[in-house]
Amino acid sequence: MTLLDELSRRVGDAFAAAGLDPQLGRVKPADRPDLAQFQCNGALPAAKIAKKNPRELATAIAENLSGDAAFSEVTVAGPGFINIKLSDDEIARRMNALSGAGDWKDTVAISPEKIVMDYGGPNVAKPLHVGHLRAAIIGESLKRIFRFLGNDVVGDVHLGDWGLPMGQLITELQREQPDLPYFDETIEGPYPDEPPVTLKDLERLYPQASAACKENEARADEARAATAALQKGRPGYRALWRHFVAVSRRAIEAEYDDLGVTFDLWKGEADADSLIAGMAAEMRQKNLIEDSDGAQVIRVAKDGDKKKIPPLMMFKSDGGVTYGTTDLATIVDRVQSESPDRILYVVDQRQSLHFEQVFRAAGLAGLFPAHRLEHIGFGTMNGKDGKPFKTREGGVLRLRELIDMMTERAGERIADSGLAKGYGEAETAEIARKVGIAALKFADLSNPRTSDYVFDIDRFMAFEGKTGPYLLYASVRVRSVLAKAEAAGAGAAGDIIIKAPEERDLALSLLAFGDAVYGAYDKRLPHLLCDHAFSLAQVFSKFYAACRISDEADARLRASRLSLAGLAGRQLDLILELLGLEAPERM
RNA sequence: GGUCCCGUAGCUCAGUUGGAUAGAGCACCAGAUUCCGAAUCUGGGGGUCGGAGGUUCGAAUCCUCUCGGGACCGCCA
Repeated sequence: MTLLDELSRRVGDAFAAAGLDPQLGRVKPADRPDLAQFQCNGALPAAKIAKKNPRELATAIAENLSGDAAFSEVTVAGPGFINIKLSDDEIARRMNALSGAGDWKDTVAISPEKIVMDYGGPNVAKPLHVGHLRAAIIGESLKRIFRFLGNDVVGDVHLGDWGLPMGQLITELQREQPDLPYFDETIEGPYPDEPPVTLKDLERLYPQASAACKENEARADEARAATAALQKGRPGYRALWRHFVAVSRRAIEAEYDDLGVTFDLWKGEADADSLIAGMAAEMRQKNLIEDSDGAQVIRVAKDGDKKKIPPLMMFKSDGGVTYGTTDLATIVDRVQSESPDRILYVVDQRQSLHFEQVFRAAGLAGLFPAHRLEHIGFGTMNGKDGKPFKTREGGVLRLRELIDMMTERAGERIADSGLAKGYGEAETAEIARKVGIAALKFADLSNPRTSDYVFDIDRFMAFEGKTGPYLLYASVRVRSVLAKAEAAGAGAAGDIIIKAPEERDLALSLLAFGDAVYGAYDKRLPHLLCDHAFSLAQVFSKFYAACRISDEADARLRASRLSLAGLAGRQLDLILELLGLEAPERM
């Protein structure tokens, strides 16, 4: 149970004792830190319901709470706010318990679930670009947070490895190298193990093919025919396609790896393809599919809908499937292979209507309960013009270029600061990489998921302010002071004593961890954890500036502060891990 | 045309079941280092919460209208 949950239960009891709904005893951090640490506003709505004076109710509750040794002060202010302060002994007691706890996940209690999380969506033969960035960063962090709390999470990259682009690639390659065995229908294999193309070839062939098909109808027909043949299982095309996928995957995986993002499953749209026919047959049996202008659709609108939800197209008039069909079949696949309790899609907010249609269709068809399918949408990363980020030439920025840009800038900042001199070239480069990636990821995660944000490398990379580098610095500094203390023979960490306001603030921040993690989990909003991380780093810096640690003369105080610093470091590093940021040993 | 989101300090943004004096970071101004990493810390100025009505004891938050910006709306994924 989190701290706020515990306090709410205690205050709720006091509400109950006064004959009021204990739910009203909800406690939150004080809006006025000058007056209190925590507050409960429940007396106001309680007064409305009970038709009584709010101040009188609040006073009765405050009197009940005053008897509790955990509280040093419970007062009533304004129209009926209940202000609460914990006693220093109580804070110290909780800190010592936290210190002894092996795994802080117990500060939050949830019902663990089996979850499939979809936060990839890269396409074969196309390099990763900024459009893939947010899904990867947010998804990775949510995956880690969910796992930390005990959920069984399977991350799936959901590769775009099917459909027309594959036919386009095949026909484009055939024009360049018509003698390859994959194109000769008289050959049925075996085919060469070595791929006939490099990554560079693919990245050149695809835009080439795509442009050609747009301009030339005959070329487009050719590509469509190849796509159909591939999907029917023509051996040469299948073999070639497997090479395309394998070559692409190596490159894609390497880039995700640089971002600290990994997937457990590398499934793709192709894996769902074979399930479409059976799924559609069942839907027809349930009379869910109907004809509409030659296409076959499933109507998902419901009575009482506030907004119009158009039907989901299952089959185009040419018989081809849409990505809605594929997404539905992917649900079938996931249910069969993972039997999840819930499926999460970390995908651009602009696709919310699509997911609404798919989720409803899945529910109607009995594939999976719609309320256990969640679209975790996010806003776009914009340029300074407020529009989705583009390169100076107006093209899409590759993820690789973005990562290089961040790393390079981090390297410059480190060189300017003179901090890493004497570290050696390899270590300095590694620090630059970690700082650059942390700057990028924290900038992304610290915005509320659903809002757009502006890419500003100078702001992201600043060492001061609410940035990734600031967090890394705080973490490194804790490590450093503890190492110094050990080297100086400052003794062991011991019982925590709360005296100075900076000690109290640090302790209260550390105790807020559970609520921060729970909020990030419950609302699927990692920025809530970012806010906590930043305020913890800040409050540690204040503590560090105000309180001597390793050379504090009083041995008991020294031991207490070593504990506090150790806890701060431990928690900060845990949060960095949950956010998917890597801190260097020193910087 | 229909639906949805957004408009808060000079800049970038928090503020999710309606609650006290609307917060943070940056920028700006003024300070702090005989001492554990000053990439830090302390203090300060800065707001008609787009606008107008309404509901409420109480509104940045809920409702209506309005102005401005953006997104989405079956045969691309």
